[in-house]
Amino acid sequence: MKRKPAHYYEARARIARAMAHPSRLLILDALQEREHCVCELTELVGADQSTVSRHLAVLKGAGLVQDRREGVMVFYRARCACLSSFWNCLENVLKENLKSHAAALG
Amino acid sequence: MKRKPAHYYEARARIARAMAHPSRLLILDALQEREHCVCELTELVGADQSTVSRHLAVLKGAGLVQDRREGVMVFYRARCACLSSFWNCLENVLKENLKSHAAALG
DNA sequence: CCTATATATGGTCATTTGGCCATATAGCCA
DNA sequence: TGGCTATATGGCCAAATGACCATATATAGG
Repeated sequence: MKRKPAHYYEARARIARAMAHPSRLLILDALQEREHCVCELTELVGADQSTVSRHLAVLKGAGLVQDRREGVMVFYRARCACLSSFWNCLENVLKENLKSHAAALG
Repeated sequence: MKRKPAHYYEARARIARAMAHPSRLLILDALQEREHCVCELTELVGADQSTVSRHLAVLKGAGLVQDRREGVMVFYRARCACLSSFWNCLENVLKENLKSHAAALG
């Protein structure tokens, strides 16, 4: 079968890279429900505000979230609902990984 | 809403990190159809054999692929079919990203 | 304009990633 | 055993990532 051109995989990789951090996945999970301001997400993540702002810039750069300014605050929200069904589909893999990771630790 | 514990997001991040490279996404795409030996994948990717072997180790470590030895060759195959529907779901985001990326280049 | 608050960005540093070369390991065959 | 092929791993280095602190920008209110 013929393969897609390289820029397809680069476009996908940009999205996957944006997802490749626990804090950003936590943020995406929160934004799936409803929009949140940066201050809420900062408290949720528990890192420096500047760190969270950079995480949000990464997600926005990948097109996974949108932002909206309201006065002095900026609200972020998810741009698609593909994530949760994806992680659901992967739940078997995730369960295996959690087991083997726990075994590696203990 | 209550958030999942941190190790959930770490488990997801391990998978997302494994996906976060164009060569590995190309490999995953190929393995979605049928299993391939390392030599085929090396030719497909067009990098050093050792590089491809490491990419495969990353994918295997994330639980996304399985391997099977047959004589002197090792065949890899996908462990789940979640990827293609995920990328399909994201196609709008991807199209936007390709446009803005092209604009950034041109 | 000045102050206060919310968010973004520059600087710096430690860690991780990804590439190749060289080499080690594994299985087949003589 | 020895040689041949397929795959994996150690070593090394350049580049990217992620964290924090300090500081810049933007908006609201006095």
